[in-house]
Amino acid sequence: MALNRQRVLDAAVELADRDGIESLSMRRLSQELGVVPMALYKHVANKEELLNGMVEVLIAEIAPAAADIHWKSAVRARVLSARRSLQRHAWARQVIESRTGKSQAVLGYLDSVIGMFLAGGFSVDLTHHVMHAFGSRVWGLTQEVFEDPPATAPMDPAMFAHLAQLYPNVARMAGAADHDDSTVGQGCDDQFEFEFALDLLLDGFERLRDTGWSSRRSA
Amino acid sequence: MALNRQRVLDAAVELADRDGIESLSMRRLSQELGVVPMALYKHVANKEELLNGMVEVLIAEIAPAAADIHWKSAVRARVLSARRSLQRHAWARQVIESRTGKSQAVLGYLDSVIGMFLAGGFSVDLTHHVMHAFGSRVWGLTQEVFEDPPATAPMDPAMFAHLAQLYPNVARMAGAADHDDSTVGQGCDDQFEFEFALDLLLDGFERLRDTGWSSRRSA
DNA sequence: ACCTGAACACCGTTCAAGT
DNA sequence: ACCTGAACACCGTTCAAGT
Repeated sequence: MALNRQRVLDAAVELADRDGIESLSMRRLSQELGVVPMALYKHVANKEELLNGMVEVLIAEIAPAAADIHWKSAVRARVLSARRSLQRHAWARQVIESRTGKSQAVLGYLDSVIGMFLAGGFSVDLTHHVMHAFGSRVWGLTQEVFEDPPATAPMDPAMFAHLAQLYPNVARMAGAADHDDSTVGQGCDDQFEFEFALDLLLDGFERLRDTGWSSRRSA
Repeated sequence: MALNRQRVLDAAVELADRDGIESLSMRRLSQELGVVPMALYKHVANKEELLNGMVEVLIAEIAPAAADIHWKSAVRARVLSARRSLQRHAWARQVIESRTGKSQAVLGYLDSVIGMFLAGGFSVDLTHHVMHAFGSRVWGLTQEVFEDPPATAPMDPAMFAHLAQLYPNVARMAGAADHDDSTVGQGCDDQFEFEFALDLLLDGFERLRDTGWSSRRSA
């Protein structure tokens, strides 16, 4: 019954899951826990530390690394597992991307992925650049640029014609995506797009490894 | 002297440039303009619309598309130009990534990039997936996972040894990056990392185009 | 050691009123 | 048409005090 760090973090995660990250305030969270706002500050230093703690909770949910021998499927499986975990928490993307300092949990996860590349015969040099190229995709994040328009409004044809005139290429592309599922305004298959990009990167990494790429030669 | 939308947006950009995005509040901005907070609401509907307007200002600064014939160098130049523009505004990444609705300015920029792929012989289908794989990198954004530690604290050796034991692979990689510039704790060359990833993606796109990739065959 | 109460210095935004 | 004043319902956090 006594408050402690874990209880605070779990309640924060639950509140953010339920009502959205914009509803997570120290005051609201304290209310949820039946306690006065300042009581929280005995268990987390401030709101920043609360958010860091939430990321720890998140990472703890990622499935442990598979004992797979092949580096490519090992990395693939781990990233897709991270993706599944993060998808369970709508606030994850925004919170992870807003953290600057690396918590222990974050370092631990990155260490395991780096280890997979090294075990796969990647040089330390190449691994370094490869991890940068991966970017937030190691977390299974998609960094979308086209947010699918909310499927509620199916877009009236006059409006579409107007937009098609202003942005003909966007219109062609949107049309093509629709035809594939033979539904209109259906949007894209996020999982397909993610795996497309993931495999593109992994194949690229492999090719560089096989050709003995090094930053010295390239610069 | 009279307030108008452009004056409000320009002042917001200047304030965010100077004092950081966390200092940009409607109240503070109104103060900067020598006006009462509510005066702003005649020119922008709310804070969300203010932020959208700031992104418009940003995009207007991106150099127009080069009349280059080769799709690859055209895309490359445009993305790197976007990157230079966004780098002039420290708040750009955070604000762009937090916008969901696509403003006209955003659509216009995306339309031009899509057009470059289509002109380069990419199918509409492939272009669609390629744009997804690009993600926020079309803006020149890096979606870093290792923020370089603030160069102020050079990290004492005992601390480093401790971390190296917990995260051996991270330590090896950090060590390798340091050795390349023969300085310690110097961090990475962001521009190099960005172009590494950019070229990796562009080469991958090209390869898929040349092998006649289509989502139908792949699924 | 842990929780409380009151206060401080802020937010974004509504509403009715002024010129 | 454009700006104002006062108010509402919030924030995160400090500080001194309670048990």
